Amino acid sequence: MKKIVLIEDDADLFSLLKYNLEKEGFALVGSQTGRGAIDLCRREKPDLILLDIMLPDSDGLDICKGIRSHPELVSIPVIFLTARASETDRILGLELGANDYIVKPFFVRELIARVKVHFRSSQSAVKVLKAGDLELDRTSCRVKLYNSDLQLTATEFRLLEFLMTRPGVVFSREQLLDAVWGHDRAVTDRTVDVYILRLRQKIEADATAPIFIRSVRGFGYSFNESVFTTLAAIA
Amino acid sequence: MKKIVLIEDDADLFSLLKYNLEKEGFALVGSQTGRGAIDLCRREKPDLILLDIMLPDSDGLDICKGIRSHPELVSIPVIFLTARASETDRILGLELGANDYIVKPFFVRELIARVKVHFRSSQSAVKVLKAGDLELDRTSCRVKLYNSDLQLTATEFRLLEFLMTRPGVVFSREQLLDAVWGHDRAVTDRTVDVYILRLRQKIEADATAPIFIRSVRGFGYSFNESVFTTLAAIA
DNA sequence: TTAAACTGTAACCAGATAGTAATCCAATCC
DNA sequence: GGATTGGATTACTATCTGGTTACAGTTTAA
Repeated sequence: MKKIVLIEDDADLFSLLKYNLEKEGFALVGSQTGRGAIDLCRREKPDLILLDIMLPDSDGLDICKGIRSHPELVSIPVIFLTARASETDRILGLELGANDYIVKPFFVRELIARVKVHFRSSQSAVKVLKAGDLELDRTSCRVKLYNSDLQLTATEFRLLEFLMTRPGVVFSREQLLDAVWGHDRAVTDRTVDVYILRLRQKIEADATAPIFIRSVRGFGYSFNESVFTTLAAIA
Repeated sequence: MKKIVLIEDDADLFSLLKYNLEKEGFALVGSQTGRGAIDLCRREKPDLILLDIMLPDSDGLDICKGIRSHPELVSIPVIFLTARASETDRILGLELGANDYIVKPFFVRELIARVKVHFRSSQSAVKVLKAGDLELDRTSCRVKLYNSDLQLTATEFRLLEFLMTRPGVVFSREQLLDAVWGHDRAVTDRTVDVYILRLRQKIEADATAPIFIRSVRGFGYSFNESVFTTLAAIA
């Protein structure tokens, strides 16, 4: 679920937006003051920030600058909400690092549509693969189990990544060698077995009763797709 | 140089935009009819598409739908230009796959600002990057650690800057060479290692146990995004 | 003009990783 | 039950990778 931080001092508008965004399935965390807004963002790590420019205690533009000076917040889209409609204001806002600028009064549905646009473009490529407590992040090349980092080697990582992106599909050793080791490989198919073992030793709680990687006798291996459905059903 | 396709039937507006966008350094290819717009895009492979909704011979919304159904065009940002200002129109436009929606009459400078937002990699507006006690100022090209200036060379600075603006993302040596040294480089990938070492010697308290720059064996290097959470937790 | 700083390369080393082969064990088939 | 097949596991070594140092060619600054 996508998390949004909303900084808006007007109580009516705040609750109106909160209600509507939550109805759309977003998790909303908000503040009606500008003070502490940056700390709030750092704590919450939202997927998007809605920011009023004119706040009683601080300037939204400064908050935006602050957000953009924190590397961990730098790539979070910021949408300005404001009554200031002058050309210079808009341009300044956009140049200061905002991704969008919506002038009050606006239609709630338009705001929601714009919010969705930002999620659409950013998540077009799946970056984190999750299967229950197992999490594989393709951009940072990290694998987590129960929120603790696992140390996988490059080959282990690529093998797991390949299998996780195609859950339920059974691959022969031959196919896995082609996919993970490359076509110009010069490797025995038994190598796959060894890597599956090493992976299991790292990701499976009980390597003798594997949950994630399934052996299909006579065919090969597959990532167990029921891990996804089981855990999705619980959630 | 970024290439923009402009589809706009009004001749005056067309040349006004063409003039201003080219002045900003964009390459502009355009058509004053909607017919053939998709073929034009497929041929030109632009980085952004500016699309008037109301065209004499076809509907901009249909063109947008067409663009979104071509896999090679699907990720190109589309900005609608239009006089239609009703709520439904805007929302429809955004839901059909547009990334932005500008209502006529608009200020040319705002349009340019919005165009630039799409090209900005979300962090180019940032002036100062902070990661705990490490601070990188892009305007003055200075790096501070514990408030004292570090003397980085130009290449070291660019490398650190590149990594810091993309925390957590792992880059191969190849990618770093492209980004920091440029495409027309003639440099060994091991050069990257040496620069990482030199950076570490300057920014890391203990170069044998680096906090900021993470080596990802078999993949490359990344700026450690967990520096932020660690340091936030301590604070 | 000279010295200092910067850049890129080559080479070395230690430790991690990859792949193989041999052995062990469980399932399957007769 | 016994043989056979295929997967699991172990142990071992050659190779690779990344960290590091030293050095030479360039550029910059004094």
